[in-house]
Amino acid sequence: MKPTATLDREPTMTPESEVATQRVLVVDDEKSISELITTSLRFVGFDVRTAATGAEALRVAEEFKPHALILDVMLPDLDGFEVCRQLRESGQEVGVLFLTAKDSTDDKIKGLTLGGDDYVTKPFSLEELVARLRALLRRTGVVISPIDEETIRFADLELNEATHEVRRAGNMIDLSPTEFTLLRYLMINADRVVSKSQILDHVWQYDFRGDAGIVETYISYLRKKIDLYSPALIHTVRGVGYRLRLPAK
Amino acid sequence: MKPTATLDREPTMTPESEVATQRVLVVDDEKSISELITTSLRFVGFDVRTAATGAEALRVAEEFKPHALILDVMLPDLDGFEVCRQLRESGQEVGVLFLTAKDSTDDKIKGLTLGGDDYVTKPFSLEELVARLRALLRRTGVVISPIDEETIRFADLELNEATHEVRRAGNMIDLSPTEFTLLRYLMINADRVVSKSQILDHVWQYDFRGDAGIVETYISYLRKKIDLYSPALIHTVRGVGYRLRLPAK
DNA sequence: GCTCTACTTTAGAACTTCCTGAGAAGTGGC
DNA sequence: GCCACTTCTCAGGAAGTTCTAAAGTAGAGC
Repeated sequence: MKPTATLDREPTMTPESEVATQRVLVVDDEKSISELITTSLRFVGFDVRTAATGAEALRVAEEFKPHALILDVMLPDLDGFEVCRQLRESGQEVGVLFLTAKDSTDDKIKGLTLGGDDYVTKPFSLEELVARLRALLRRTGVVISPIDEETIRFADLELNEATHEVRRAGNMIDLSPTEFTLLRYLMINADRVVSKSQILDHVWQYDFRGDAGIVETYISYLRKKIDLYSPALIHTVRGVGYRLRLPAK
Repeated sequence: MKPTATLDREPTMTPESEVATQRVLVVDDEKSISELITTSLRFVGFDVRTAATGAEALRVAEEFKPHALILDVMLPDLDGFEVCRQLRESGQEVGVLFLTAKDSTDDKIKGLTLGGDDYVTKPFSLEELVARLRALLRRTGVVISPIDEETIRFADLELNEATHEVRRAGNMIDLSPTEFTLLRYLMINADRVVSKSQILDHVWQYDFRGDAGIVETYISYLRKKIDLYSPALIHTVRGVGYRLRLPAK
């Protein structure tokens, strides 16, 4: 594949849509993970700090006063739940997004969503993580910048984050999780060309090892579901990528 | 690399459009490549330093404080990713444009587009490299000089980098990747004569072995698409090259 | 006005990229 | 433990792009 990746500047990056910067503390002892999350969140406009242990997290939280935590459940010292408990005890009101292993049967995870907290299993995709983080901040009442709407719209397409419903011209469309994430990514970047590698980086889990051909397959699935209405919205820019757009005048 | 390279002086060189000079550190152990890039970037107005190894790159970066790095993934000592990691660890905030082999299946490349970094596969064309570098600097928030707009305009011609749309007098024009790159090159050098070898050196990949006749062919393709409107904008300067210009009054 | 040369255009072969269907493998619900 | 759904790979074919080569055209010098 020809190297066509051209990066997108996401809406939060434009000055006028940026409100007060939201602070997020990322706590994970795996450096590669915390770096991945950090760069990614910074890029979409968050103010990020990191900590590698529970103790450090508590220390940093105290002076950084984050609006949210992204917190690995498995830490070398205290576990994530304990960090969370101590933090709340000390009076800090933060929403927490836990990171857990996929097969974690930990009971404590249940009930998380009740308190406004949430969790994401490893490995995750960045779109997923960011979307969940935004939802969490929305729920816990911090902030609101335009991108933090629950419904994204483009032309007669509507995608609702909270209900996971997608409609085209009012008609409900049933999408699989990956299809949903892909569509959201395209909608967030409406009108801009996004390359297959960008899509892969954002929509697929960070440990995905296959090639970019999978993107073509999913674009094809999506077209069958959303572009069976006209006009077609998903357009191929040969040699470059894909682009969501209304037909040219 | 072809010995015919004759570099042009791009608009950034004119004093009034030059803002603060952007510093770029080029790291590659192949001398021919790093020279090619260096001369080219210098001509378009960047302040460039080079390094041939990872260790040297770290040393130079420390005092040069580049705004961006162009970094070969394959280095004799540390690999490019490691250089990048150490650099960030030391607190330097730089965007990185990685150079990789085309068939590189390196997992680490995945995820690059997340933090604002990007990559270009070898062999590349200089237009491609410079366009990507500018996009990177735009994203990482360094600078803005007039050329860093997403839309380039000349007369009633518009070329948008983000959407890959080209319009003449408002009408959408569909271009292939090479046509697009060629037109951008002409537009960036609007009003100046560019020779066929300059075009070949900038628009085609540096390992292109064919002859300059291909440029004539592509100019012809372009004329059919954009000069079917009048007035014609692409002019031949016999024995010298081509020039984008409005008809003389 | 002839001729040389530089340029333009076209045709088509070789190649690349993209689309789609089929099926294997994995996952979760009941 | 079966069924439905989802994910992913692969391969054939369609569509679009690149490049060469050759024939046509026009300008410059004489």
